[in-house]
Order: sequence, then structure tokens, then C-alpha cells
Amino acid sequence: MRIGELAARTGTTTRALRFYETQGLLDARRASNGYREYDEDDYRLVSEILTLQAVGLSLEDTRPFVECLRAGHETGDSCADSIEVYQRKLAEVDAFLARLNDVREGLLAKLAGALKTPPGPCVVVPEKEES
Amino acid sequence: MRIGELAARTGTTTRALRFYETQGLLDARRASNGYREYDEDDYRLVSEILTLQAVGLSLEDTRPFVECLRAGHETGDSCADSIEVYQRKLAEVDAFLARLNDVREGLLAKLAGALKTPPGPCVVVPEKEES
DNA sequence: CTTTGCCTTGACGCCAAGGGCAAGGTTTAC
DNA sequence: GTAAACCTTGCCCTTGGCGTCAAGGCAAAG
Repeated sequence: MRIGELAARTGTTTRALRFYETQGLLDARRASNGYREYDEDDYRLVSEILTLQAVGLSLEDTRPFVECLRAGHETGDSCADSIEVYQRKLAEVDAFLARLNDVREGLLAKLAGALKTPPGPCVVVPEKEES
Repeated sequence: MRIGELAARTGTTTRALRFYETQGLLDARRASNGYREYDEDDYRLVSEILTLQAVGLSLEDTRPFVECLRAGHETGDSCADSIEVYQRKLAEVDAFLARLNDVREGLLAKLAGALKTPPGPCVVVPEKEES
């Protein structure tokens, strides 16, 4: 199939597919007229990339999965490198969650503190006469 | 004090301070030689900006706080606009937390699935001889 | 007098993940 | 035969928050 169909089937854009190619994640045979030609393996590969992105991985993080698929494995996460990415990303997410919870606490505290001393609304910038 | 000292005292860079100025968050008197001159109010203002950023606010989000300080309030969050920002940001953070938890679930599920069928490490790309 | 070291403005670079457009070649359908 | 719909490459644009020069002006110390 050609790039437009692949894009439609995977639910992405031709632009994204060409971008993946420049990143070395995807690679296409060329027809005699120069058009890219894809097969079902490519379809699975792109699907994997999109699924992983939806789960929160960066494009770069999907690389091990792609290589795993290229190596002939059924799924992209049948390889040690991919598992490592899962674990690393999970750790990152956990760290981010912790940090975000701190932020939340901080915001709550600041909000509470601010609400204790509300001298009323702040009628600011009256001298903003930009006539 | 001049820009270098303010940067040092607040723990940021001169570049950041000038950037804040272009964003209209900070504004400096000029000495006769053109050097920016800051006072303790500016120090507090920059400190507020940095604290808020550390709590997860974008620069743009700090604007109401800055204007609140400029209006003569003791703290940047004594104004209604600032409170609103707190609340909006809190909602954003909560939404982000929810989304991140989903991501975490997705990752855990994928990791679990992948660990159930581990055919061993993936010995790929042996032709990578970069001698 | 010269060397540092601070200061000025301006302009481009960076990161991710593509979007958008131009200018042209191809193929398909009417 | 020609217009619509597809494909190609290439280049600049986006968002945030600055970093990194570049080229030059001032200031205090030796």
C-alpha cells in the first residue's frame, strides 16, 4: 500500500510517516515511480509506534520496540531492551507523579494561605491609559 | 543592585531576567550608563516568579502574581486573579495526575504482558561492526 | 595603559513531533 | 484530454524558556 493508505489505516498522517522515516524508525521500498510502498509488517510497526506514544513514550523510546519487531519478533516488547524502556519509563512516570503531588500540595497550601488573608479583590493598573 | 547580583541572589541567570523583562514581568530603572538597577522589591518579585515556576506555573501564569505585588500587596497571592490562577492550575494538575495515572496503568499492563512471554534477550543487529 | 569583568542589544539555536506550504511529477477517473 | 487526487522533496513555522555567541561600551584594579 502507499503512504496515504497506511496513514489512513493507522490513523496518522503522511507527514508523520515521512518523519518517522527520517528518524530511521520506518523504511519503505520504493515503487518504480518513486512512491513509497508499505506492507503489513510496516502497518504493524507503525501501529506499535502509535500505541506506545499513546501510552506516553517518546518517539525515541519506541526505537527498541521497532528494532525488536524488525528482528522478527511477534511483538515489539519481546526484547530485553523494550522491557527496560518500560521500566525506565515507569520509574519516570512515578517520579513525575510524586513531583506533581508535591506541586499539588504546594498549590493547596498556597491557596489556603492566600484565602486566609483576602483583603479583597485587587483593583490594579488604573494608570494603563494607552490611548 | 545590578543584574548580575540580582541573578546571583535569586539563583537564576542574567539571561532569564532580561527575558522576564521582555515579557513585561520585570522592569528596571536604568543608571546613567544604561545599566539596569534593581531594588529589594524587584528581588522579591523575581523570587516570587521563581517560586511559582518551581511549583509548576508557567511564566504567563505568574503574571497576576507579579501585578499583585506591583499593586503594593505584601504577597503576590493577595489578589483575586492570583487565587483564580491557583485554582485553575490545581485543576490542571489534577487532570494531569489522572492522565499520568492512566499512563502508568498502561505501562504496567504492557510490562506485565511482556514479562509473561519472554523468549529471552533479543540479540539484534550483529552487523554493527564499527571498527 | 591595559586587562579583566561586568554590562548592553541583537540575533540565532535548541528540544519534540510534526504542520503547512510550494512546486512539481503521477495516476486515475470522468 | 484534463481535472482531481495522489505522490515527491525541501524548507520554514510552531511552543516555552531561555542558552549561546557576537560585538561593543563602561568600570575598577594592577
